Amino acid sequence: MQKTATIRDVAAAAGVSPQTVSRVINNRPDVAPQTRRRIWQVIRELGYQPSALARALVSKRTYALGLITADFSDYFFTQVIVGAEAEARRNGYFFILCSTERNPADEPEYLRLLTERQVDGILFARPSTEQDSRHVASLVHQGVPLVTTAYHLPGEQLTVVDVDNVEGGFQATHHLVSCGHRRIGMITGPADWKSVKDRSEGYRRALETAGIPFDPRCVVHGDWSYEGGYRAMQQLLLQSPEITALFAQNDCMAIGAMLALRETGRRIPEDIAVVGFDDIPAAAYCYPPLTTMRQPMQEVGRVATRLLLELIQDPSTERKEVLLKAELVHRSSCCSGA
Amino acid sequence: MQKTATIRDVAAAAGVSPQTVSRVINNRPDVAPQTRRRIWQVIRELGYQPSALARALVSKRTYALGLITADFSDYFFTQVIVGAEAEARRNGYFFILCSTERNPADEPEYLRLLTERQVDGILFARPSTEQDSRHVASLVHQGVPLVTTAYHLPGEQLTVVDVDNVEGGFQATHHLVSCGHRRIGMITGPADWKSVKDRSEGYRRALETAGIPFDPRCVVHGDWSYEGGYRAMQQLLLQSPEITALFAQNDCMAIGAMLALRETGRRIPEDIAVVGFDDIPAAAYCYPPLTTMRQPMQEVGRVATRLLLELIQDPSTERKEVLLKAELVHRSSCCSGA
DNA sequence: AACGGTTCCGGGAACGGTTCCGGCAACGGT
DNA sequence: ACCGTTGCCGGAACCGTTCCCGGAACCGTT
Repeated sequence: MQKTATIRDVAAAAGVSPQTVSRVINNRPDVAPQTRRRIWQVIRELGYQPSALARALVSKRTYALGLITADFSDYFFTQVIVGAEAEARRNGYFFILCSTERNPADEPEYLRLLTERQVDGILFARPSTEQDSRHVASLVHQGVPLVTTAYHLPGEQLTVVDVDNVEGGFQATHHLVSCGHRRIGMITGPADWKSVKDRSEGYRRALETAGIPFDPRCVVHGDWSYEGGYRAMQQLLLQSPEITALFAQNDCMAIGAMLALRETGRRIPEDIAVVGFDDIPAAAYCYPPLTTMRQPMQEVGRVATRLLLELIQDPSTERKEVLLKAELVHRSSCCSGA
Repeated sequence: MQKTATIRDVAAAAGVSPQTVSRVINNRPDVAPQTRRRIWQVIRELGYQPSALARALVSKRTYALGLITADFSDYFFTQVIVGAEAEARRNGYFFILCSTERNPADEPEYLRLLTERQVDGILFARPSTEQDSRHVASLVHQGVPLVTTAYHLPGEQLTVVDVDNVEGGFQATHHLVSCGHRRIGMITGPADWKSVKDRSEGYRRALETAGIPFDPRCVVHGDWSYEGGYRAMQQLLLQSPEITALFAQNDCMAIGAMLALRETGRRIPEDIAVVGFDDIPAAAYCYPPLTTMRQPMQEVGRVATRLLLELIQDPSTERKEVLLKAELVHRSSCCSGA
């Protein structure tokens, strides 16, 4: 890589002081228009690019954000990232990618990496499992701006952006109820996820509203995967073969479940109606096309980033929780489907 | 954020010069064991973290890599990223995320961002469309270490890691041929992608090997999406209703195509066999489960990053092209399926 | 006792910017 | 003619680290 020009080279070539060049590239006043033009000219000629590193060193602002993510196979989180990245970029910030995919225990080391690089803030785009989170709490106490999506840190007050999962679970279940179903199975995600608890809560409320007693045999845990949904469905049919409807807490599991259902000869939606959650692209093209709760995933990422930037601007901003709405998308896997 | 300790604070507290502290944190010799211990002690007490920024400024090494990506909805590229991130991390590097998802024209500005931040190298995890690529060529000439996946820059010699798409297309088609099919349709991706050209070339060779004449009416372009596969299939059935087999150049289009086929009453694989490409998770759980060419996507990311790091270590390393093999996965959408 | 070689450590400059502060010329008002 | 502003610019210090070099103390030889 050829040696790059510095601010001093530009200054020398333009016959001014580095100081004045600095004023020009930062659009500060107190430079004669003519001088300004000349300096820009020299900058272009020399192909000068200010060093973001040197700048950050003195200004204490890196315009870097950390992005903690855990599962790139999960459509939800990848879409959150897309939204987040777009919003960051719009504001001159960018993300450092930290994927704890393979090993959640790497997280503390990642956070160390991020603080060493003096990121201005950190966005958590990973689920809240009940792993050790003292290192996160410690960040909060250090005053590092922090926003999370779908991750609630017990005991700490922090800014969270998420989908209203209680409402979403309610709507999904209510839809099945309103189609006349009374025996409604549910495949959840892992028990320690907040979203699972919330969607399950929505399910329960919808049943309660309809005067249907909650039956624990109608509920099986899955792991969000196709495979998991497939197996959970087999389990569910064993436990309560009489169900006429299924609420799967994500689309992958719904699709896996539908395969299991077909294998038992059940027709969808005639014999059993299915509602998913997410609205992944495959949902519209699986067989049969899946009725599901669409989540505004990119929006979650955008809003989260916006709040993070606010927090960076003014660290005294009050922490808050923002919930976005999921919306029911009608397709043919369910009673009143197209 | 509370004021953080600097190397001078540590030095003062330990009664040594900053220089000596520097030697300790960098594990250099020429420090008495006792002094070393004392300094480590102080470092822990003060919670001192060396500033990566200041370090990078003098050492000219940022340990940052740029990651140019275009399509987070594409399973292939997200998996490449996962592999790349893991490999980078293993070597003490990390990625700055640059998604040109919304607007490919942003790319030059992204590259400017990356060079301003003095990244040590850049990984392109985006397809090679025939957009303007002068800015990329300019990077090459500046001597910035560069590795691409699935992206070939015409006229430039650079390190590329990709899947052997010619061979993959050949195998997919050959499999259909060996099941006895003679009229084999193909849904490709966008015409300007290198991988599309290569897979199509493989298709053509397989036909040729079997003595089947190539019929342009058997080929339709898609856009990689479910929707695109669905529409392409309708088009294909119009053009050549007599086909008994389909090679879709990715799984999404294959799944979309299967929906279109079912809508015409065709059974899979009895009436028409289908082979996809990628082996996305949905492939095993769609209906019917999809026979497809599995790509070692994470491996592509890992290898690409490894080569990039090599290039950074020694910029004189010869540029090369690495092709990984795709492998046929048998499922039930095809003749000899399970 | 003088000498060369280690071992351990520190002073000062540098990396590439920004900030603080102050200087100088021109200008308008009295 | 004098004085306070205003516009424009530069000198020096600093951000937090590392690198180059030199120097003191100690060791064993001759």
